[in-house]
Amino acid sequence: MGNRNLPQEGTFLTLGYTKGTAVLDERCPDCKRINEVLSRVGDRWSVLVVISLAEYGTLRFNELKRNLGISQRMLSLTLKELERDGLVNRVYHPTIPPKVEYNLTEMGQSFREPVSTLGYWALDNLAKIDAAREAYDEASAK
Amino acid sequence: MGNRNLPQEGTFLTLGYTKGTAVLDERCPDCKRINEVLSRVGDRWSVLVVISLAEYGTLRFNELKRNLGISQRMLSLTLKELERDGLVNRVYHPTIPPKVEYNLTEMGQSFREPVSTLGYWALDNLAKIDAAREAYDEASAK
DNA sequence: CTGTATCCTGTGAGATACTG
DNA sequence: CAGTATCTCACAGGATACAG
Repeated sequence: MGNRNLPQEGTFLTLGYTKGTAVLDERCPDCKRINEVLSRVGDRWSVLVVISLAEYGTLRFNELKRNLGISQRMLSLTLKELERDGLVNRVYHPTIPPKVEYNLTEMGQSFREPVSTLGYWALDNLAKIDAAREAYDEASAK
Repeated sequence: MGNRNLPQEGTFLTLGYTKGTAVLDERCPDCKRINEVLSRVGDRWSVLVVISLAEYGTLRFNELKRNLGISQRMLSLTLKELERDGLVNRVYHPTIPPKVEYNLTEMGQSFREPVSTLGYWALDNLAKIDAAREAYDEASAK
């Protein structure tokens, strides 16, 4: 046994906890926050919006809406959050009818790398995951 | 304008859609699935469990529970999912009292890289995000 | 200790209708 | 067109109790 309960050499991220009694965060006060930022990534709509804007450069509200099959409400909320976090620029053209364009900020651009790392991992492992699930399901079906 | 509505050179991931009318997925049938896998990543508990196991190598059920401040129910569900997806190994020791150890599979290990990429991005950009929020909030407070 | 089974609540998210 | 405002519902997830 030996090093059980001791972080391994490869420790790359210390994590925070939500509330309650976590043991792991003494070293890294920011790690609570990481968790928070991480959940932004988890937010399906946020990721999809960022990917879309990364692909298309600039999109209008309804273009995003159509492309993603997202509801008005969710798109509105998502964009507001992303703008607030400084990932997305909002450009308002006070024409009639009004026109609003969205694109990525520099930070938004930089977000592409981690996200695509993740995306590629997903692509590379889809088959394995499917196989694992099948095996698991079959095994548990007795 | 010019290339508006045309994917940019840097296109790195084509995305799928949920249902509804998406336009973007002709090229990449798997991309619907990516979305699905991606949302696993978003799952806070899954990520935290993987990170924990990556740090500590092997942990028992209650160790994880204590470390993460997760409820029994959620931990149980999360671990089952992770095992099903082939990211986590479950080793049952039929002693009294019973003892179950969890650790990462090879695929689970490989998952560390994309996750840590993300984590580091989050760390690097926390300050910027905070600043952006502050600016945004102040601006909208008029 | 390692779970499963209930119960209960807050929130994520769609549908719809209205405004500038 | 680009949103905001409600209403509603399903489900994620905590608390608790029980079981092997």
